[in-house]
Amino acid sequence: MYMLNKESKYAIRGVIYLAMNSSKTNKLGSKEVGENIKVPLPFLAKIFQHLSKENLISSAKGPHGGFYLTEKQLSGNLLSIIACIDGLGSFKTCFLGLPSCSDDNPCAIHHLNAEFKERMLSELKKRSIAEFAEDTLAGKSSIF
Amino acid sequence: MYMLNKESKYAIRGVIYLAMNSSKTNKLGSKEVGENIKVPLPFLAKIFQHLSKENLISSAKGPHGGFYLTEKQLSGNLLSIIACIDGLGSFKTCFLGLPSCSDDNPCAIHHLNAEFKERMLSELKKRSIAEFAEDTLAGKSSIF
DNA sequence: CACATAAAAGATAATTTAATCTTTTATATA
DNA sequence: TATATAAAAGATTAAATTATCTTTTATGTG
Repeated sequence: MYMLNKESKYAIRGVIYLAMNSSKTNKLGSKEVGENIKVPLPFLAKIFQHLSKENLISSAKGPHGGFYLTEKQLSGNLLSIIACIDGLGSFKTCFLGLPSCSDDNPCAIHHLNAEFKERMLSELKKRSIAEFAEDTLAGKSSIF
Repeated sequence: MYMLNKESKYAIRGVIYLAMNSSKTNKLGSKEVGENIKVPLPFLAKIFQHLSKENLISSAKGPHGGFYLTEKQLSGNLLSIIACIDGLGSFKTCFLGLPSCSDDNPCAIHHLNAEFKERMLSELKKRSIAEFAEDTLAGKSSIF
């Protein structure tokens, strides 16, 4: 694994897929999403459940039920998704696993790592989910 | 976990410790090293065994035996250590876990990630183990 | 209201990673 | 050469992560 666990990775791709393809009047089942982004179905269902509970995505039971994003949720960011699923622990840990690595007690490659984490955090926070979805729709990036 | 698995992290710290404290005439047992850098002893023994087999560190059995680094090994780099223990797979994988993420088919944060990985690879390759050990001895960085 | 649909919830299983334990082999030194 | 030391090798166990399966609850539609 690299930085994020699978749950977070699946969550991000699933949410962007929802942002791209769903709406209040066109909800999507976890089955459809899972098949499209190639994520084990029951696992994705769990993840969506979790996100839904924290109000990061919306859901409805019953016929024509499924998952979708509200305008407010579309304006949210991917860092919240990661935080909900896996916490932000991996953005705090040392590259070499030192328990007390910091600016004051840096490991051998602390500077490089710290800079990267900061930039990544900022990017995942300042850009909205809608923005990521637009870029994907525009072909600037992919979730496949 | 964050990027490197525990084995690689332990290996790097263990090797830097050896570089700082051992020599052909002062070999160190995995027990001593493990206790000092706080790594589970039998696990570190395994790791050293593995590195020794690939000639990235030296070993001697029997009384006053143990592990140490030759001049040549001191001039090696940490990337070889990682490659030996875990391979370089984690430097090739996508941040979002896309199987075919690349410059041509980038995920949403590919650019940032790719730049980081390249810089990290270069840093781990161009600086020698001896250099890392010197910096640690000089208090510029830590392995604890 | 009955029924089909789909999420919620909880229990279970499989896989991977991390850690430990035991036995064997080599070697310095008394 | 006997003994103690320490690595090498292999088998086993434990923990964490990933994945699946089953049951329950809610809800729109005929």
